[in-house]
Formats: sequence, C-alpha cells, structure tokens
Amino acid sequence: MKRIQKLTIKEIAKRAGVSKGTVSAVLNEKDTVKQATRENVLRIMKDLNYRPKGFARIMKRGDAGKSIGIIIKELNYPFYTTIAEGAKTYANSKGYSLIIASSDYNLESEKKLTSLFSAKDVRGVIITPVVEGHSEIEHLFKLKMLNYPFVLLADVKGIAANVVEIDNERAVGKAVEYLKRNGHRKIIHFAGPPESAHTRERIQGFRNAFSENPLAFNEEMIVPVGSNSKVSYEKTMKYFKSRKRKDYPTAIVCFNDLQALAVMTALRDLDIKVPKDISIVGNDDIHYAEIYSVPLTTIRSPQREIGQKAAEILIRHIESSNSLPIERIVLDTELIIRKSTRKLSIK
Amino acid sequence: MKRIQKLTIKEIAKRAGVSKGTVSAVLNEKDTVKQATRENVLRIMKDLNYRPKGFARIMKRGDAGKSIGIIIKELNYPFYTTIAEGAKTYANSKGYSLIIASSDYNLESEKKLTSLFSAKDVRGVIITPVVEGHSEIEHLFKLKMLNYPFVLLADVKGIAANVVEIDNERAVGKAVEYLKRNGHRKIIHFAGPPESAHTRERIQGFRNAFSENPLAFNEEMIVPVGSNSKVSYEKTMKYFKSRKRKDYPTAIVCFNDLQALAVMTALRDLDIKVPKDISIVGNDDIHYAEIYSVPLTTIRSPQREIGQKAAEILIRHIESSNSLPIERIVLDTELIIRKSTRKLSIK
DNA sequence: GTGAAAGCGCTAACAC
DNA sequence: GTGTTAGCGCTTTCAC
Repeated sequence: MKRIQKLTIKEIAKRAGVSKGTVSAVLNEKDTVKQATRENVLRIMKDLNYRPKGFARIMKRGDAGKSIGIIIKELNYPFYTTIAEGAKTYANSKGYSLIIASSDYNLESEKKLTSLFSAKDVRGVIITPVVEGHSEIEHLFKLKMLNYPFVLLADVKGIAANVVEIDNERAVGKAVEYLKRNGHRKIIHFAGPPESAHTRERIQGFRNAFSENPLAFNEEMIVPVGSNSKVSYEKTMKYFKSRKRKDYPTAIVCFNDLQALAVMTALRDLDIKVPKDISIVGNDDIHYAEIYSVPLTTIRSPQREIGQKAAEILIRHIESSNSLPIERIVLDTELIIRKSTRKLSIK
Repeated sequence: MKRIQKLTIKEIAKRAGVSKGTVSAVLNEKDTVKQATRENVLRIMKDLNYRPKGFARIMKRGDAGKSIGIIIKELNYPFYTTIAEGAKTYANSKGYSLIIASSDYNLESEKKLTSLFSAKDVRGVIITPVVEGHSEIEHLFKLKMLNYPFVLLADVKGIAANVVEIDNERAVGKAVEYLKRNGHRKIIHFAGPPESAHTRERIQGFRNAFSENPLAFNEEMIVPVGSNSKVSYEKTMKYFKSRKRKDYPTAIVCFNDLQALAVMTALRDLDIKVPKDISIVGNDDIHYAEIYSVPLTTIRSPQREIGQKAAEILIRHIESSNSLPIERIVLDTELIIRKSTRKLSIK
C-alpha cells in the first residue's frame, strides 16, 4: 500500500535511477540524453502518469507567453462574442493571446474567474461586470491591491477603474426619436431581464425620450419581456392575444436583437405584418439581425470597437512600468435603418 | 538612471524597510500586520506598480483552482459556442472552470494555445483540431509526452487520442435520403470552405448518397460556396442568375446553417420561394435556424452533448491517477424537419 | 508584529 | 551523457 504522495520530477528520477537534471532534459527534449535513458524515463513517466507542473517550469523560464483574459456574461450571444473578437484581434496584433470565460450572469463565477486569471498570470482582464452597483466588489478591490490591470465594460459604482462602455440611454432615445419623426405615437418598449443594468438604462432612455411631453408616457408602455427567445416569443403572443387590434402599438423598441427576432417570429405567427402593422427596432446589431428575412432596424453597438478599445487600454496598462491614470471611454451607437420599420402616413 | 530590474517582493521589502515575510502577509491580507506598516507597504507597491507573480504564489499554496480549457475554431459561430456551453455546464458541475480560446482556423494559434494552457496548469483541454491529417501534430505529441489530458473534437490521422465527434457523412446522407423520399431528383450540395475537414466529409456523404445509382451523380452537383454569409449570398446570386429556371435544382443541401441562412436570403432577393420553388436543408441546427422566418430544416448536431461528453472524458482522465485507455465516441445527428423543405408532387 | 530561513517543483549552468 | 547545485519569487513556520 503506497502512501499518496506528490509525484515530482524527483520521484521519477529516483525510479529511473537517474538525476532530476536528466529527467528535466528529457522533458525539455534536449538532445543531450542517450536514447535508451530517454525512453526509460519516458516510460516511467507514462507508467506513473506523471504530469509536470507548469508553474514550476515557468518559474525559471520566466514566461509562458503573453495573454489577457475577458470575462463575458454569456457564451452564446453574438453581442459578447463579437466584443471578444474585437479584443482578440487587437490583442493578437500586440502578441497577446486572448482567453475567454463566461460568468453566466453569476457573481460567484465572476469572482472565481478573476482570481483564476490573476493567479495564472494572465496579464490582465476585461470584465463585463455582473455587479449591480452593490457592494459586492471586493474582488475588484483585490485586483486593485495587486495592481492587476483590468478594464470594465460597464460602470460599477464605488470603484474607480478603466471603463469602456456605450451610452444605452441615448441609444434607445435615438430609436424613439426616429420612430416619432416617422409619425409613430403608440410606441412601447419590451424590456430586458430585470437583473441587467442594460435593462434599466434602456428603460430610462425610453422614458427620457418622452420628457418633453410627460403625459405621453405611462408605465404600461414598459413591458417586461426578457431576452430569452422562447420566453420572448410567448410573452409577445400573450401580449397581443390579450388586447384588441385597435390598442396595438404601432412600434416596439426591443431590448436587444435576440428578443426582437423572437418578437418578429411571434408576430409572424400572429399574422401581424412587420413593418406594415407594427414597426420593430432592435438593439445591438448582431449578425443575424441583418440576415433575417425582414432585416431588422436596430441600434448598433460598436461591438468590435468596444473589445478593441478595452484591449488597447488594458495592454497599455499592462505594459506600463508605472501606474497609469484611469481611462473612461463612452462609445456612441448608431441607428441602422433596415426593413422592420416604416413611416406612418399621417391620418 | 535606474537599471531595469525585476520587481519582486524583496525589493518592496527593502524599500519599505521590512522583511519579505511582512510584505507577503500584507499581500495575503493577514491581520497580523500593524495598520501603519500595511499602509506603508501598500503605498510602496502602488508607487512601484508592483504586481506579484501568480505562479510563485501558487507554488507554495498548491493550487489556483481547477480549470479546463477548450480551443474552438471561431468565437462567433453559435455551433462552437454551444459546444463550449455544454462543456462548461459539465465542468462546473465537477467544480472546474472553463476557459475558452479560439484558433481562428490557424494552426500556429492552436499550437500556441495548447502550450499556453498546459504551461498555466489548466488541467486539460478540448480541441477542435485545425490540422488536416497533415503531419503538423507535434504539439499534440508534446501533450502526450507530458501526459497532458486532451480530447479532440475530430479525428486526427496519425495520433491515438480521445475523440468525440459526429458522423458527418451519415448526417448529409440523411438529408439526401429524406429529399429523395419526398420526390426530389435535382439535388445539389453547396459545399463549405475547402480547408475544413467537415467540408470534405459532407461532400463525401453527399456523394455516397448516390452510390446505388452512380449515374445520378455528377461533379456539378457540388458547388463550392463556403460558409461566410456575405460570400455565400453572392455565390448564390451568381449561381441562379447564370442559369435558366428549368435548370434550377429542386433542393439544396447546405454545408451549415449559417450558409443556409445566407442562401435563403439570396433566394428571397431573387424572388425564388422557399420551399415552394426550392427546398433548403441546413446543417448543425444553430438557434437562429429555428427562429428564421422560414424555419430551417436542418441536420442537428448535438452540440451541447458533444461539449458535455468531451468534458466528461477529459475530467475522467484528469482525475485518474493512472493513465486511462483512449476513448472514442461518435454521436449521432438528427434530421429536424421544419418549413424550408417540401414534398414534391410526382409529375 | 516582524524577521529569518526553509522550501515549493522545476531549470540551467557547470562539473565529472 | 549525466549528476550536482544554485536559484526562480513567493509563503510559511517559528523565533525574537
């Protein structure tokens, strides 16, 4: 009965009847080792299923290659993966690899991942923060203490940090203004998931768009829908089935494109025509918005640029020997007019 | 003029007039340090922009948390991110974090990333291999030598390794059989990017489907289109503009869903109706295939399951103290019939 | 509270 | 060809 003990190069050396140095030479594929010795060592490593510890190797060597990380909230939403692509392109151009992880909107995951990245000497990290301005930001303070470089993709109250973000309020404002200019008066907003800061910002933007005429706004114009496709589809069905045609809005400003696509699918099944009966505006401008059968009018967030800028700031901070002042960038959005909206003739 | 020298805990200690041990205690937020001392040390760390090396900390501590990696070929294609999601779900359930990186179809990136992962003590990695059965697989042999656990998501000739994959040939065969059963005789295949192994396998599957009647097949039935949306759109336009209506196929088997969506968009612009004039079958079953205005008939690859199985095998190998036999799993595909295909009335 | 010293598992000279 | 030895930058007893 062997006691469980750590398997190191030393143990391999002992069993092979050689020194640690020789085993190391085998591991590093030096050609100074006799073939027979090499094979013997290799066989023993295999038999014992020995796996050299990377960190110990790095310790001497100095480095394992430059890399930065990004923590996104969701793997499968093109909005985030496109941001990651933007970051990757810039990072690669500077000789850095990009490593991605998803928090899945979970704060514990975010904490775990930040400490994982810093512990593994990923040089810095871009974070789409899950926090809600709560005080659950000790992990970010920890990073600051370690002088670990990071860039946030949304403001987090209570901490001074590098931020790259878009102006969500203004984005939605653009959509509403455009619809109004085109004769729409009955405009509603299908809001996003309640836990998202974007949801609140976009609701606020929608509300602000009526500030010059507050009477035009009422709370019923905000419909909680979320961004899950299936749920959005069902809520849209329910929304329209539960009211008369004359009470239909003439336009819906959607939380994001994924939701907008689901809404359009539901409208199709309800035999409500887009844009003839109802105009739809999305948000984000994901690839699939453009190739949908009714190409979606949407507010484009410059996703690649967000990633690119964030990586740029991050790497600047990583490579600076002295600590740099904080940077904050707000990128602008752009209304992309396609086929899902139309001008209303004045009656 | 200061000479450039490595900034370590020792230097901080010297400048702060304390010992390394004390600085370490500050870094680890021990409460055995006097407030004044702590603040002084912290200030000096900040002034010098000192960042502790993670690997050195791990060395003593033992571990930085369990994690596995996955190297996909593209960040922005839902097929891959869904596989990653499947892997993530399983990994998390076993206490592992998942780290993602993309090779962007580039072999050098793949090599770089595998060595990055192994050097950083990510415990193992799932790889969608870029290699083409060439002999450029030294990096995989390197992993084997280090007994570093990995799982491939496609067979690579020349190396015995864990593999989880789908039967692409059979998948396309299913599509063709289904179309034939429904009266289609003029079926063509829009092939994928030439550098992809999937492209070749799917072409082969298409060809095989005519093996019982070889005369029914000719090379013109394979049209190189690729999977880029824009290019696919253009090539589709060109294909149909350059031939007469009577020479149109009655059905197209597409390389993947992204291509199929682009093809359908082009057909819409050509005023060719799907499925009335032409039936379209995709491949993969990404989310957007389902919500497209003409929901796409497609061959579903069990993406989540692929990721899940791969993670399962990987973690089993990671946690085994002795080296386990290689595993190979071929998952089956499923034809999902939606609205983009129709039965042809026999004339 | 703080300092001194012994390692963590490996690599890289340099002997032999 | 192979063994010996001195670290890599940090953490962690254990004295003081």
